[in-house]
Amino acid sequence: MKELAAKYSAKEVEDKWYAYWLKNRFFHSEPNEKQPYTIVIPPPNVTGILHMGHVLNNTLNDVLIRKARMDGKNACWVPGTDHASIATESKVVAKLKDMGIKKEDIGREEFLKHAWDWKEEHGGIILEQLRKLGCSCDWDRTRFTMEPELSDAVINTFVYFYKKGWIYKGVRMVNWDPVAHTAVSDDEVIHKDTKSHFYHLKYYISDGNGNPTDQYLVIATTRPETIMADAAICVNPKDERHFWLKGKKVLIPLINREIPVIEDDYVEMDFGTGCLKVTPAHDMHDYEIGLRHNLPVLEIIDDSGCLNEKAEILIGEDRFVARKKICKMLEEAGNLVKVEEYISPVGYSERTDAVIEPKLSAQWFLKMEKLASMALETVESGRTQFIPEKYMNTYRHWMENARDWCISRQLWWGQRIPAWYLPDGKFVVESTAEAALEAAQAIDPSIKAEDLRQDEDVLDTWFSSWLWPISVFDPQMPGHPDHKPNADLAYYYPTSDLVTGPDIIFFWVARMIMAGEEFMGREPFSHVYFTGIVRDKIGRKMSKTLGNSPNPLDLIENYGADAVRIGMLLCSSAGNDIFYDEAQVKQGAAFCNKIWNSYRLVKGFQVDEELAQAPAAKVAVDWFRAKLSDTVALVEDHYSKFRISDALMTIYKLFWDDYCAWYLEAIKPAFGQPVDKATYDATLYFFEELLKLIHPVMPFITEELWQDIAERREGDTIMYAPTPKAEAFDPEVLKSFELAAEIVNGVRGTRNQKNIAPKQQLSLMIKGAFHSEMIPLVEKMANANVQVVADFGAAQGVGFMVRTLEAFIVLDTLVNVEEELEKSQKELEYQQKFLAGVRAKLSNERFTANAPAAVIENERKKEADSLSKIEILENKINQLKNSK
RNA sequence: GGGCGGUUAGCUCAGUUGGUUCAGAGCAUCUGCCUUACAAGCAGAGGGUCACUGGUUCGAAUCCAGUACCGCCCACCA
Repeated sequence: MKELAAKYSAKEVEDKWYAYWLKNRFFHSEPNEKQPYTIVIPPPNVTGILHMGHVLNNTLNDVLIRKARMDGKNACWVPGTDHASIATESKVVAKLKDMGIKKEDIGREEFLKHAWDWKEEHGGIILEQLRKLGCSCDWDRTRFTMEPELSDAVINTFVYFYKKGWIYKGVRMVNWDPVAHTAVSDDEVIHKDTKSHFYHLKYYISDGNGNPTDQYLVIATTRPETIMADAAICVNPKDERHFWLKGKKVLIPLINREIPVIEDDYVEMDFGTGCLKVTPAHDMHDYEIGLRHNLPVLEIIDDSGCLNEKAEILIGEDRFVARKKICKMLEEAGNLVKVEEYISPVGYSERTDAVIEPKLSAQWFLKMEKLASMALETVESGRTQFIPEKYMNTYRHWMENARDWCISRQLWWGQRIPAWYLPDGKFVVESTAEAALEAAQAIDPSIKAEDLRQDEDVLDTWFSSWLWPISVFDPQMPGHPDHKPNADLAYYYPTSDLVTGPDIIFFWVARMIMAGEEFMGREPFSHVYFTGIVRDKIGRKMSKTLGNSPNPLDLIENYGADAVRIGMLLCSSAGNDIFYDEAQVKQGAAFCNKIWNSYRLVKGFQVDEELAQAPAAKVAVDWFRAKLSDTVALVEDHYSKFRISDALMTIYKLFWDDYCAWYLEAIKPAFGQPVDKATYDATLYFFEELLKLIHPVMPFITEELWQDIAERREGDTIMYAPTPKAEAFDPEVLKSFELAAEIVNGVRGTRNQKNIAPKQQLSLMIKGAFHSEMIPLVEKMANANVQVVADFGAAQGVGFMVRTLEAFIVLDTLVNVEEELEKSQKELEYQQKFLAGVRAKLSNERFTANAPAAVIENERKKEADSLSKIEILENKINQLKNSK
């Protein structure tokens, strides 16, 4: 670096150093004798692009991993992506649709080719973007959940659990997404209060021969289009209003099918009319009632959400269109009593936002009971800790109520379920077609390969990603019968910390813990740091439709990656939502510039080897050495508690306030003058220590300056420089400097008040116990001549108090005595009140009897300090009065 | 409906088992400065009944109870 510009330019610097890091393979990790520190990335969607949530998450990850690396650990951050079956498949379907192709027409294999093309074209962009952010992932270890090895891991896992008896196929009411044409898990359904209508319908009592009598009952429903699937009307057995209905049969309006009236406690007497239409095929609860009462199940809605021929009427109509039409028909038929406005929770698909249709279908399930209780114990025992802890409660609640996991999806993009059906409907589960054939032939020796039909469904994407902390190191999985111990897995597992959003605590975090316990017999990570959700500054979630999400790459382009990282970290405390504001990124950029310019100053110093160290510089060097150690300890404490933004703020203030505003100002030679060698060396040393402290949060600028601050060779990097260590120091050094600084502040405050230019040198007298070695420092920082005196004499000027010291600025200009008097009297009043408070405490017997000795001691000190201040003030007031 | 968390300065948040002069930080605001590294800067200043009500205690932002509001999770009263 030859000449330093007055402004820091991130762009020139960042690409250069990232390329350098890559070239030297600094991010790469192999097992060695050092302590491992491992993070697996929360795999983003393979075709996703970077958004602010990723920026937050990956910045935190990178801070942790860089810190660990500098702490001397063998840091390994494994990157990768997941295949996101629903999201990706729906994108590919949409693309094919634009080309006029339906996926059913081209078939599974052809479709998958398109999907892989899509993945090749759009995949991995996000990983490129993470490089821009400075993420130090071990790219040689990049994984994808659908790469062949990891797919094998998934299939093997399925077979493993099947053979263990924990996977079963069951007919269940599932959440059907009629747009994506797949079942989705309970967790992927979002309930939103939705404005709808409550339709009150007359059902006439049958005369027993399928003809209506003139008696009727009224039911209330939000889904009149499903009445054709009704199997019964249900009332509460205790409901006196409906006793007369016992044993009766009623007729479904419009189609006149006869159904019985049944009784079940499930029906709430005071809700609706107390009569419930039971539609087992299209309602979860009704299905349960149907099971209890042996009711037939009649499905009238098809996979796309349209009525089928079993509905008898409105065949082929979409369920919502049918709802409108049937209302009209019911009204015309005289069955519609009234329609109420009604708000009720409706389930929507997380992926497609389609209204979920409860649907009966055959699905694969994984039993949760054992896995959940193991995973709960992992967290309750503290082997995995949540940060913040509050998520523990949420986690426990879920684990105690976990329902079996529906792991099949009616999609093609994903790992196909390794179940093969025999012609007679029996099936075998094996990891390969060959093994399946063998197993099938054990059942029926006449079976040939072409007789077997593999299950059409694929597995839930989370069924891949729950293996992530294991499979990225050892795709064969320890559950595999031929498993051989793997060096990577043995070394890197369990991973250290996981950084992720609380929204996937059940989808992903809980299930990784389950897999970890099942396959490894221990937790997959020791800490889980939950970030908040990134919102805009008025609290709205960032979303494409609102357009309130900035493009992180634009921000990096404009402000630099270091600034963007700081901007995110400044406003993030664990578990709290992040209110993102570009102003914070600007603050980050300003910090870069501050670091840059302080370096310009330091680098510009002329050194005179012969020169003796200036007294003010010596004091400053001693002080900053202590201050650095003091702060390093504090920063370490913050990191150990995952208070990343506090750690950052502590470093920020150390650099800006302590190093720049105090230290550098104190040692800075006069214009054109050289600095002595001892001070110069100390200054460079401090600067380098500070760079190391800052590096995990701002990797680029720190590398740039670190490379320049001393002679470096190819292959040197700040990335592996050791984290500054806190050293022992004398606390008195800090205290006496702080006292001097307070005096300086007092002078500066007076300057401001009296409008005295900083250039104008002042004459300052100090009365009381003040270290003489601090005098040169005060003289320099306050631009004043300092004398420690026993008496101020008859000098004209302005006084102020610092703790129990009294200071006096001599001024030629006339001083407003009245003003001074008033100021002192106010201060006196405050002190007297304060003293009264302290004395009240001390004279309270119960206080002195109960409070710890240290607290009482402190109160006595307060009393003494206050007394001496009062004395000083009273003297001063007298003097002022006399001088009038 | 059930559970959990929150409410501290204009904004975002600290405040670590009740006790160091405890009411803090950053940003924002205001005042004065182009002082030879930095105006993306320097030096100062103002600003809060710690949501409300009661209780425990010598002592409460901190512990307890209730109230109000906010947020999150779980749960399809059709």
